[in-house]
Amino acid sequence: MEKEVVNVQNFDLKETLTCGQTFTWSRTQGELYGNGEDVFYNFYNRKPVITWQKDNQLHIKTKADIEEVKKALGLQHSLENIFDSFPEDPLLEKAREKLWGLRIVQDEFFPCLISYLLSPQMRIPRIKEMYNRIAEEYGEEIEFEDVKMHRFPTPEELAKASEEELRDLGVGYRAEYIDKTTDILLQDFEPDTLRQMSYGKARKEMKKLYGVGNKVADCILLFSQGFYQAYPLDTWAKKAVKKHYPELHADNYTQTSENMRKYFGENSGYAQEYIFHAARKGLIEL
DNA sequence: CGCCAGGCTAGCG
DNA sequence: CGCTAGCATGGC
Repeated sequence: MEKEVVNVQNFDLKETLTCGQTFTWSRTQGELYGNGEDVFYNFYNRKPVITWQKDNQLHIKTKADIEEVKKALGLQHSLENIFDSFPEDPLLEKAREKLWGLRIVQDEFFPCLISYLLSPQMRIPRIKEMYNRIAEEYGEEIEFEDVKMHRFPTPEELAKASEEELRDLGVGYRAEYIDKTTDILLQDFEPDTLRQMSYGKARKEMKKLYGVGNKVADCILLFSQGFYQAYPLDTWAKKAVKKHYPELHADNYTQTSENMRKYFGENSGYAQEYIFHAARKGLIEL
């Protein structure tokens, strides 16, 4: 086991994990989207990770590679360089002041995919609840450093679940998305090839999966495949565009998202997440 | 009770 | 193509 203390700058672990972008992380005690201890866990390549932050020190206990964990938390990039790449923008500046240190995570593809298949018409804390139920029902329980944790199932493990069994977990019509998408994944889909594709092609590829539309595709590409140009438009992001960038608002998803991408540039996904979180927290007007 | 929540697919014109 | 009804569930 590796136990390491990493010096980090311009990083806020709690803001990063509780801003609404990820459902794969959990708290060792309490609910990710509720109250609890600010000690978090996850898995990479089935290997457990526990991490917490004290000031500029990030503590990590893991059986996985430390560099992999740092990448998963978005620490491989300079946050200052990313913000330098943005145009001068009063709204983003306001969000930056409140949320500085929030980074875009890089979750594993499959858990990220399933979490966002669960997301349509659903509040964020409930998405996490459903995600946990799937992990508890179909994933392995692992004890690491005296903490009992549930690993999220692999595609093979989850493919064994029938649509009806999934419905019994209370996921509603999203059961069909998971049932059909796990079948497509096992038969005719190569997640590892996505990163080599252009953003446009990767988005088209993602939409072959049942239950993946424009918005969900953008979230998965941004939060798990490093497509930082993706600008997901959910209800909050749409409201923010209408209110603060009316001239960039078009009447369809693709055009509006493209307008925002052109305005903020190659890291527009970062701008989106700051604005999204600020909007949801009531830090900016809508 | 109605409305809404990190939207999607199918089926219409 | 673009547009929209229907979709499960729970909290307010």
